[in-house]
Amino acid sequence: MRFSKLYAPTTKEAPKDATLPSHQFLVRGGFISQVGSGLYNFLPMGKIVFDKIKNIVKEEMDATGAQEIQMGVVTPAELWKQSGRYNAFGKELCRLKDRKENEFVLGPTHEEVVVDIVRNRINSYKQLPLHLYQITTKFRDEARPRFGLLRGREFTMKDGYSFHEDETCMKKEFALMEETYTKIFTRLGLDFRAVDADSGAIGGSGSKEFMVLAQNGEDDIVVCQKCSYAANIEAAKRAKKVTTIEAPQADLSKFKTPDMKTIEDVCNFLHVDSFYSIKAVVKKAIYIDSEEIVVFFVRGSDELQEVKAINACGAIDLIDAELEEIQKVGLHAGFIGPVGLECVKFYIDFELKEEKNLVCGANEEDFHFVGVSMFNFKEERYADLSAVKAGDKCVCCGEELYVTKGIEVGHIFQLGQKYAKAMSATFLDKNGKSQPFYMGCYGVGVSRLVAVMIEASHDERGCMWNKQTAPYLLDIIISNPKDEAQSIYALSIYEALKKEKFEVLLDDRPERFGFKIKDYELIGFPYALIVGKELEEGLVEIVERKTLEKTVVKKEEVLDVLRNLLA
RNA sequence: CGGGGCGUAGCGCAGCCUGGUAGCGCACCUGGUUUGGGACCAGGGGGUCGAAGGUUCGAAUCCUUUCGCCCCGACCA
Repeated sequence: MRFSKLYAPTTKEAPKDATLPSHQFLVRGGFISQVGSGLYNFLPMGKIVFDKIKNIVKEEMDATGAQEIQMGVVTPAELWKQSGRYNAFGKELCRLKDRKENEFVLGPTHEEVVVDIVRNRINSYKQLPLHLYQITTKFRDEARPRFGLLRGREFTMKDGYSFHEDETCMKKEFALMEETYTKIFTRLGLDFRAVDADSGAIGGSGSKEFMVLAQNGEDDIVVCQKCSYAANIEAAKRAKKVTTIEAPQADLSKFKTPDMKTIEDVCNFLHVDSFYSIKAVVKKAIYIDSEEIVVFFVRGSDELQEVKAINACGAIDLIDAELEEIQKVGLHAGFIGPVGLECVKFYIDFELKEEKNLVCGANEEDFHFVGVSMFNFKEERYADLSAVKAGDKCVCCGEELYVTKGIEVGHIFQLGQKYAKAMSATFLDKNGKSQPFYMGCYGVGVSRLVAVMIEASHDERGCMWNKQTAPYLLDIIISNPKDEAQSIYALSIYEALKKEKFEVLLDDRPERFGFKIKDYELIGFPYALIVGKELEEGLVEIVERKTLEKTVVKKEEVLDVLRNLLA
């Protein structure tokens, strides 16, 4: 390709709203352009990169025996009503009507559709397992699109769905996908971790996210310093916390603690470390058709992890409770404790189970209990509620955990029979008995990966593409296009490499050297060949984008050197 | 969804408070000089000031409504 013909509108200035490097450089480099909030067009070079990523995903998926299909973007709302997600999914689900007032949704994911594809066609265990996948546009009406391609409303995802006769077979496919995703992200050259995750609205039991470790990630992930344990903070576990601080010995008794509503106040007043106190977090739980006040108890030195809390009470959402609502159900804000609490639903963090010598609210204005022991609570009261923090200990090996940022690029789920049951998709098993399918589902954020490649690899001058994903591997820069010798030589190298099927770009634009080298650095091709003044002495330069190092090469030897670099 | 900001040339912005015939930088076009780090000189084209309504002799500027975009948070396979 000649740069003079390439549609790559580069700019010196970034759009003012672009805060992340990937967003700035993809726009400035002429890879993408925005059409609306969370809506992006891919320009020629963006499309090349996109296709390269897509092909890697496709190759690895095909290698596992999964079959590519394509489902419609618009799907009848009826299918979503069958699974129950029409109401459960929330406002991200874009709903629309046709001229006859029939309801449809823009697919944000395709469990329902794929079940419909298989339902009544796969009737026997002999036809299983089956894995169907697609790489298509999805739409989610995000509350707040941002970060360019990282959180758009329209995006491209590879989503695969597998069907199995039993749990064992489903788990086998899950393991195969974990392996496959590892291959995909390794081929892309990314630094990533597979982490334990919460399954969110998709549901199911086991779930793992693939996180690319990056400064600008939106997710907090907990990683062990020593072993391979890693988890999303929403699902992270830790070894039970212990302390060397001595427990305050006291028999159960009630203390007057006037106007002391925070853990800090109470602990200072009673000279107790916050480790030995119980924190009450009051939330309003939202269910599909109701809502109620729920209290969560965690250690005073811990924080409530909201996703864990949602899972514990089975709510769709938790919101902060108003003081008025708290009082209305009979709670005394600042003095809430689990002992003798009856007026509301409440949950207690596992770590408080059977602990002794604790301080907590007495459910009476201006009073706290001391010497509280956590026995005699029903087993169902207990749940994992507390947020893991940096410095906590690993559940697997006991080493320290640290918290880092990650960008989610893949997520694999063991769905079990959830969807097949809800949508009555069944087959006959070996015993001739009707059974709902066991399903798995597996996603890769293909368009998001375009941005992730840059988040993971850039400097202050621009993108740094690796060879697997670069729009072109080499940019041949004619320093002075008016110099005929330079043009002729550059063209000959260009033609020779093109003949050998290398992806090369010839910057033949009538611009000055500085302009072209800046564009090279901004766009970030892996290598550049600079044909300039020194050609008269028979010398040219090769630049490596990653290091910006220049190597002088004799013009006769250039082709050999380049063949080695680009291969 | 809660709070806030901004819509003026392709892009980035000034002008608005204090109404009076719309400006700057970059980009673009023509000619010339220049040619290894986003050049220089001269000339030039381009904007119903997001939209609608109102106040006024007169509105980019004041008022109302509306649409869009963005930021912080909540939310989020």
